[in-house]
Amino acid sequence: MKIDPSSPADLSAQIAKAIRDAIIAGDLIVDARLPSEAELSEQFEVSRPTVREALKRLAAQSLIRTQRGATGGAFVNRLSYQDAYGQQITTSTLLLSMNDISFDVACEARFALERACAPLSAQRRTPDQLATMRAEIVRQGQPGLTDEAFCASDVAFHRALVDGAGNPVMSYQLAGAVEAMQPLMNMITFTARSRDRIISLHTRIADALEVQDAASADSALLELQSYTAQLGQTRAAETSESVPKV
Amino acid sequence: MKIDPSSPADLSAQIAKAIRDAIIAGDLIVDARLPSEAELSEQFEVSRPTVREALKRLAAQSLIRTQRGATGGAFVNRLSYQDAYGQQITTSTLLLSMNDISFDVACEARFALERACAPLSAQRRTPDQLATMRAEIVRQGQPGLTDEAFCASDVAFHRALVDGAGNPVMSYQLAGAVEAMQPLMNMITFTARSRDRIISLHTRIADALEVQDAASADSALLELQSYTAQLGQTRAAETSESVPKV
DNA sequence: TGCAAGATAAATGTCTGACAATTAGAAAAA
DNA sequence: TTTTTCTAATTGTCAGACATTTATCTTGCA
Repeated sequence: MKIDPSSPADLSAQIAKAIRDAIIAGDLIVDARLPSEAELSEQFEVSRPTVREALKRLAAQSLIRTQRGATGGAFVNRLSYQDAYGQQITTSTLLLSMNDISFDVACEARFALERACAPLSAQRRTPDQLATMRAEIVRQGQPGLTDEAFCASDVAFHRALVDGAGNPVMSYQLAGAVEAMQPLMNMITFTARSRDRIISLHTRIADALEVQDAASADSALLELQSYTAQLGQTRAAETSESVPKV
Repeated sequence: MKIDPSSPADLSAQIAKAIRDAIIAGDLIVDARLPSEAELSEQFEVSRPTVREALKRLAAQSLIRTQRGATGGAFVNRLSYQDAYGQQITTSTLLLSMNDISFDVACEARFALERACAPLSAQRRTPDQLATMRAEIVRQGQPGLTDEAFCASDVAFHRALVDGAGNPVMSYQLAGAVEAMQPLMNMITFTARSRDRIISLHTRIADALEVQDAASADSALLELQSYTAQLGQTRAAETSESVPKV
């Protein structure tokens, strides 16, 4: 773990990289305690604030956690699915909002990945996950629901679908794709008519998963994809914006 | 943008969250300049080192960049695909290495997502992407290639396949799934026989994409998935380890 | 006037030293 | 033995200072 002392700037970034590389390479295993800030500042020959800035960078990536007190210090963190979800969602959301992603492209990606989950979900979905989907369908049918709440319920439904695949790696990867779409979906005004259509497709999906019919689930997802894309087109036309391409 | 002054600890985390929320909410748009560190320390009523720790947290997530000099400061960063890729890969790699993910689960996720790309890639792959795939296939056939180099070439091949879908959102999502598998793949010893098999399947995939035959590409990917899973099983048996389940 | 060199100011990057807060463990007292 | 107190180690925060970088302004010269 060495840094380049010849470049007097970005010391904290260099130190963070050195420690991060040590973690990735396995030199620092989970729950291992890093040297104290004072020791690190001696090792790297920098001041304590600089070391602290480096540690905060790592903490922002959930790579370490810190404890105060006599036996405290910085410890290598076991990256939990929850932490990873959170980062994945933040990054995906910002990526979409900052890069003029067209609704079409985001929509295509989301449904392509979801359709990859559907066959697995048809095999493995638990009764609990099915119940979650049904509950969200009921919620989506309630009158007086705001567009935002409708979208949030939509996200919850699709996350249950994704989790149904019983593969946490896929759930992690898909979390970003599904959640990051919400801000874009929130820009759509859902008429009573379009809600009915979506609810009916959601019901078809849930029914298909219940009887483990992967093909039906897939076709319903395909219809939902084209309908969602169509809603996006309508929005683009109404607001007289040309949807910017990537 | 307010913080809770009653809890005297984790001030930098609170400040980072306040600024991050402002960015996500759109209150701070891309390339907007944040107040100087001195001004921020006045606004939040904390010291400058504390403000700096908060800014370093945001910099670690590529949410801001800093410039020195008279017109310098911290600016809201446009999250580029490259930055997002990097974070996605780091997070995915650590998630897999730290959580005893079984080879089967990771393999299933990877191929399920890749198969979602294949139909799109069959439609849209550019000649350039096809050439990349062919070149990697040639490399994979060279004798004397280490297992690591073979895996790296494998990753490059599959990334070209994914990029062929022409959907940057999917490329971003898939980058993690494909790259994060490499450390697990690196643990496999590739015999000449297994390399031949993989190369032949890669060739089938490239051929299918060339003639835009989505079905053939999918079936080749399915075969590759089961063969890869089989290699993983062999490794598990040879090393006498039971592959830990999640 | 026009241009180049230097001075200036603003901002980040880093350092030093200090004190506060927290926590585990050792020491002391009941 | 149990409870209480003390101590030491560590992170969290602060204040002030200096170094470095960079755009802009000023000055001097042709």
